[in-house]
Amino acid sequence: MAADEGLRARKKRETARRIESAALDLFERDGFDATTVDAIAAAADIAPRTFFHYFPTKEDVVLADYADRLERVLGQLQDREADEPAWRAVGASFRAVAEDYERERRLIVRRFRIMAETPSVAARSLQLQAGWEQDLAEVVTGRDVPAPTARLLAAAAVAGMRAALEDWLGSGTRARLPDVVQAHFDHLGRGLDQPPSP
Amino acid sequence: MAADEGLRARKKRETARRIESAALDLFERDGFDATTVDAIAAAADIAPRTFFHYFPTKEDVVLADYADRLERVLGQLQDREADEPAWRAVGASFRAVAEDYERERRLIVRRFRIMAETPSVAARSLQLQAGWEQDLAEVVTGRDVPAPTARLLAAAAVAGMRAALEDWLGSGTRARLPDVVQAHFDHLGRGLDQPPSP
DNA sequence: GCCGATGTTGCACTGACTGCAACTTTGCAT
DNA sequence: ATGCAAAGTTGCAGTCAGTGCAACATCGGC
Repeated sequence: MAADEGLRARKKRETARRIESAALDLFERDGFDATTVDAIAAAADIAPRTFFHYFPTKEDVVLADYADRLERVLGQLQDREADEPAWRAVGASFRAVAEDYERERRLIVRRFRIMAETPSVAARSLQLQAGWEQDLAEVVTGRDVPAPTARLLAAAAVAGMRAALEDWLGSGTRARLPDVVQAHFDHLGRGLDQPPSP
Repeated sequence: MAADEGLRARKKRETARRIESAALDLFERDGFDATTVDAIAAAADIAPRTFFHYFPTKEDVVLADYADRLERVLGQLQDREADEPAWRAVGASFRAVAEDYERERRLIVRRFRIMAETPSVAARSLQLQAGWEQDLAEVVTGRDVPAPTARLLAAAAVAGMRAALEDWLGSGTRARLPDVVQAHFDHLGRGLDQPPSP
């Protein structure tokens, strides 16, 4: 019955999870900077050298599935009618991903706490976001939007999402993230000369 | 006659400039990553250890006067009438700084070229920008704007500025930066649901 | 059961960055 | 001038992330 993936692949994912979970625990206990890769390796029961076969940098453990997230946004965007106005389509796509965040709330909060108190992790996160922005801009360009406009749209979208996340986390995740995202994107859609939603 | 600053302070600034210029040359010749701090120190005629009394990281040499730039924006913003709509005021402030960029075109282009091909420098730059964003949001909050809205405004402004810079550099700096900035901020002001300026 | 591919490990190395303590230079007051 | 305190420079020893390489183990398919 099991999965159609071999033992090899399963083991790999298990190890990745083990590293991730061990690392998060240590980061929370001792702080990110005070935790060495060697310590993580020991806790995850792998050789130090092996760590870097799983994660390119120590920072990336905290940001493990960022890449998937982008895939989701782009996927959503591709699925939308080609004649839907670009900004609407982008907004809807981010909203959809916001639902994911809402679902994994617990994990997200843990990660963001570490990020908030560790500049190098925040920096790495921004770096990944910049990558997204480029990919996103490219897809938007596919929708008959001139390239510079597409770049502005993408930049605004990522910025809006980031601001929404901050507010959400700042509120102790009491609000619903998709709603916050919606509000921010609406505001950007109507124009920043306008006051926030009525 | 001379300056009202002692020999000490002057020497310090001279050394900083020497490091900066030596470093930029080496970065351009050999690439950022292939250039060691030791090499920079040798070229600038200082001890390796001294380098870190001038710049906290190797990356920061490329981004030397970023901090001043933010000061300028905030200064501009403070000087504007308190009852001017927030987004207008922010736009005008960034436009003013765009003039500075236009003036130092040569240096800026050198720096951005290095940044473009060196992820770690780009990351550091984003990190500094994130700092700006916070400071900016705080000042905007002072203008009777609710904090979440202020954060969105600040995020959008920084994003818009970044997009404008990219377009400007992408065009080989043929356009005038202040105009590009203006166009982007207008677009954000009118709303992204709207098409770009007529 | 064997073989090639994939994954793990150890080793040696580079290079950024830090704390500390010794030393040099500058600013200033007498 | 001269001498002292503050600020700046340097060298040293150390930590730690990250890399290339080569030996070894394990897995998947035949």
